[in-house]
Amino acid sequence: MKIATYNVNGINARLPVVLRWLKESSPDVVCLQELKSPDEKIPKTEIEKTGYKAIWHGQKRWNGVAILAKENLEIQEMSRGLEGDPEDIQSRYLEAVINDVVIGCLYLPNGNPAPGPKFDYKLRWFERLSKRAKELLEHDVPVVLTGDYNVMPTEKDVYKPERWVNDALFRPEVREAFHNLVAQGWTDAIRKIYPEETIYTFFDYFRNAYQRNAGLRIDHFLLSPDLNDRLKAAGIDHDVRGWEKTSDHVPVWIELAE
DNA sequence: ATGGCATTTAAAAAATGA
Repeated sequence: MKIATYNVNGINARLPVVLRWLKESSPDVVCLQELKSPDEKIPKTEIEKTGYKAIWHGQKRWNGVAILAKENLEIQEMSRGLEGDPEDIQSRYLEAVINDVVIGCLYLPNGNPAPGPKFDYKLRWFERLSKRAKELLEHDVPVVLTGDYNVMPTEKDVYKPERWVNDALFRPEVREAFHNLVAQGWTDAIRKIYPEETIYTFFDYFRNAYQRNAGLRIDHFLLSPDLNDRLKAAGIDHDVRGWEKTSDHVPVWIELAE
């Protein structure tokens, strides 16, 4: 089973790129982030015509996540949103069971500028995610937590670490939160397959960042322990970042044995 | 240290992203 995650940065502006990528990469399950569209304006029909069913959690203007699965698979929705803050109306989390695997699709807050209320929100959101992650591990079922974490876990994941030390994506508190989450018992799938390689999943639109390979690794796959032996392959669809009218993120994927 | 670009909303300019 091939599972992919892709921060599209606007599902409507990105539709041609997303449709082409779905056809070429052909993942069985897809987690999308940053739809930037209310539910009623999401191009559901066009995406379904490429052979996918989906559950959508949109929001006007910002955020928005979705889980897609090939037509032959069932999507059993478990929850939308994380517990712990009834005031939070941002669409950033969607969870479903597909093919006996729990899929958590997340878009963690950016958090800039830091320090400040947005950074506080990021850290609180991280705590709520970690709480849900711990619950899922206790259920002893296969779980994939994937999406845009907005964290570079280590210096290896940033083209120029010294420039990012005070940024909300790289500050010590955030790296520590990610480290503590992984320490619950999760596996960073990309790093398991590629322990040393430089792999980036985001390239700024500015200053030819993609051409200069000045990127960040912020889109991640965390796997529960029982999926370790099922991880066959992982990778990024690097070329998609070079397409016309493309997202600033790159699709990331893993392949699980049945 | 700043600004470079892209998207959405909504009709110019602001907010957000990373």
